[in-house]
Amino acid sequence: MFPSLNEQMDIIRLNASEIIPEEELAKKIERSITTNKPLTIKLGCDPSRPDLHIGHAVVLRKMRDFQQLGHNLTLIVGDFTGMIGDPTGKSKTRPPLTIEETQKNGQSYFEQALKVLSEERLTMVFNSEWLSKMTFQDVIGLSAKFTVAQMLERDDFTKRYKSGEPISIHEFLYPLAQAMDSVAIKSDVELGGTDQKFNLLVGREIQRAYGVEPQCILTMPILEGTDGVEKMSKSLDNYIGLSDSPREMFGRVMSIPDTMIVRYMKYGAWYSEQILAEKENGLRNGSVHPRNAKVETAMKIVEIYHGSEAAQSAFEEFERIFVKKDIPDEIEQMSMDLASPAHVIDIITMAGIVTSKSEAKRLIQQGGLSVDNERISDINEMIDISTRRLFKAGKRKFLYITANNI
RNA sequence: GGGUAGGUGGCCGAGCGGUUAAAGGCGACAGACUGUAAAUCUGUUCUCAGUAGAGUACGGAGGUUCAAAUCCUUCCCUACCCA
Repeated sequence: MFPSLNEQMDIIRLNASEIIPEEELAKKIERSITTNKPLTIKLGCDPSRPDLHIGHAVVLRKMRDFQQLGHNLTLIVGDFTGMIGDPTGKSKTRPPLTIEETQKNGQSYFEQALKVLSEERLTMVFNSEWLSKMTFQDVIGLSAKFTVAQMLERDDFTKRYKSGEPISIHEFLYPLAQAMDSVAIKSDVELGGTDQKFNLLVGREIQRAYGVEPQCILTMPILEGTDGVEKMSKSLDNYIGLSDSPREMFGRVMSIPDTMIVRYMKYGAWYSEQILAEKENGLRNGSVHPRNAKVETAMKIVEIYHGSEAAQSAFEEFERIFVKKDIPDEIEQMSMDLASPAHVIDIITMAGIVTSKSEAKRLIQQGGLSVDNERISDINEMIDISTRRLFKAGKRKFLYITANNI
């Protein structure tokens, strides 16, 4: 049994950025209730970026809503499109992936998605299944159904075109290929970030052109990264990965600027509307301390992916290191082949704390290195590492180092 | 096919024969401070070397010059205009 239309629409609408067209979605849901048939909800996955972060989770969370309402989810791994290359034009040099890589990444994507989704009513398919079978003739037929003017409506194309940046033809093929996925699985609804709006709409057009009932589209806001400015992405290193350790996750949430707290509570920690309103108010009138709000948010987010125990210990760890300036309770150990009293520089370079000797010198000269809690100020210092010594670089890197007996 | 403007350090972007390892911005890192890995302020930011020493570097390859990122040749790449 499905929940009533209104119930469903309320849940679906929550936090969504846009639903296009909303009445059409209502009709689909109504029909699904009367015929007792679940809708097919589509989400495309990019296998060239197998590491999911909480920005992706914004959309996944909405997928889960549909799942809980009784609808069927289909994750489409773009293994075929991934083999061709990169559509954003951002990184021209990204090497195309092999089939094996995309398959592997797709699998890992699926596993990570399960941190948010449940396994019921969830299928994953690879789009090479149908795209690789298309002949050149088919592709021409497909591209005849869309015009250049329509393509240039996509704002990143427009921008690049106007500013004289290159756009390759195959980039035009991307939205079309993605649209073919919608044709192939006859999706009723496709989700994506607001940046996907254009692509999702192309899916509608192309479905119609192929005589398939057009999908509705639902977009979710794009979550900013920990810098609070750019969208969250791995390449900008402003992301919080779904498989990050609890501590890493906690710390990264703590590093967001104050202005991002509410957004993270909403889209990262999934606070209910009511609590969110309370917190927002509290922050505004000063009854909620930003730091505490952040701690709470961080704990909540860690809890979602690692459970409440892990969240608690991540919090304690954070307090210990950054508030009490103590050392972590678990520190990585390393032993190396160096004759015992060794140059600091050689030690930390070999340990991988820094990537070059120049960097090592810089770190020391700036007072960023300590051994057993004593700041090293001389770059020529010899350190006895015949017994275990604790190296601390900057605020966050801790490492025990000993010399191998040679 | 013809013409024009370009290709500079992680990114953006100055420089257009020596004083340029290359202004400035962003990012990153470190320190101080703090409410945290917020904000702010200060410093650092190619590599190697015991410090003012050396080696690499301005799309690729050659060349001119005592000396080139800066001039010439050629090749590759990009955008725009014309056909």
